[in-house]
Amino acid sequence: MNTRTISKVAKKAGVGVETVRFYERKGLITQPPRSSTGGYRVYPADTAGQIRFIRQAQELGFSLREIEELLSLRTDPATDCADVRERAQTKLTEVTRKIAQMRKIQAALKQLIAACPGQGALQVCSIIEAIEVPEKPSAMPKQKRR
Amino acid sequence: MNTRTISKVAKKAGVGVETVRFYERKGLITQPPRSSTGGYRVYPADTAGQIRFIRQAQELGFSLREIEELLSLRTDPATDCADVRERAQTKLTEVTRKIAQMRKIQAALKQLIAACPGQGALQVCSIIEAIEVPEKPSAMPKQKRR
DNA sequence: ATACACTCCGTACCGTAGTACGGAGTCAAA
DNA sequence: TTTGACTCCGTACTACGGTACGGAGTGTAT
Repeated sequence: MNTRTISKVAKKAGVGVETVRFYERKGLITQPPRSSTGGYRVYPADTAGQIRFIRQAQELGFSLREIEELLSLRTDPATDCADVRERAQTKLTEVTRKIAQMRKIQAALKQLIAACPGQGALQVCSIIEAIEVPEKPSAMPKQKRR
Repeated sequence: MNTRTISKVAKKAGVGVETVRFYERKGLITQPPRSSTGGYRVYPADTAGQIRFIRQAQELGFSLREIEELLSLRTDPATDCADVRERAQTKLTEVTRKIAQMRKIQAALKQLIAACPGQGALQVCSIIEAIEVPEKPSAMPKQKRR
């Protein structure tokens, strides 16, 4: 038969079987119903897509907890809309900030590449300076610090 | 005295002292010279910036190993320029891809927010579909898979 | 009917990235 | 000169995100 077993879903998503079970335990993917005969997991069509989303989001620096938060924005289609909206807004701010940082690194890399075969290559580009520096200790006068 | 001790650098960078030592062991920050008297670490001015860069890059989904690679693009100012260029190009491709993915999530969140207070909110936006689906198993006919 | 692949589950183990601990030595302000 | 904060080092412990193992059951192609 052409049922969506765990190994097929895993392959489609590009992960191992164990990883699928792991995400299931974590509540990151929809709990699949079981076949009445052997108690095997039978997956809905979209599970592989969910897993690929998880992997992509991880590469973008989201933890599984954060990914769960992202997914929850869609999971509950009946919950308080204003609440969803607020959480989405929070995520959006974060994502926007990340994009900005990423763009700075991108620009630094481009600059590096452009400056490189110029042969006279010295202190051309620093990458580190791509990201601006928030300087933690706010100038408090008369502190202990030696 | 106004020497840059480990705790001051840590505070400036917004991390703990142990973390600074950890990054040092990993070779991610410049090995600081030691004070001749007590053997204490005395940091150059830019170390805190390096550490902040590391933390930012982590938030963008880079592992410490990858960050080391990024930093190495600048660390060796005398090494083979073509090599640096090539590695920078690889990173640039990766960064550009990440930005694209991030933008898709950003767009999905925006759509979600826009669609939300419309009250008739049903299956409006999926987030997951923000990321397009590469479908792993290339259609090979006559396989074992059941 | 048998073989072999697949599934189940719990538990154990792994690498990464820190974080904590603790005893001994050092620095500087009172 | 004593006190308290700071530093040293190595080692141990933690959380996260998987990955592997292994024994028992199931499904199906030959």
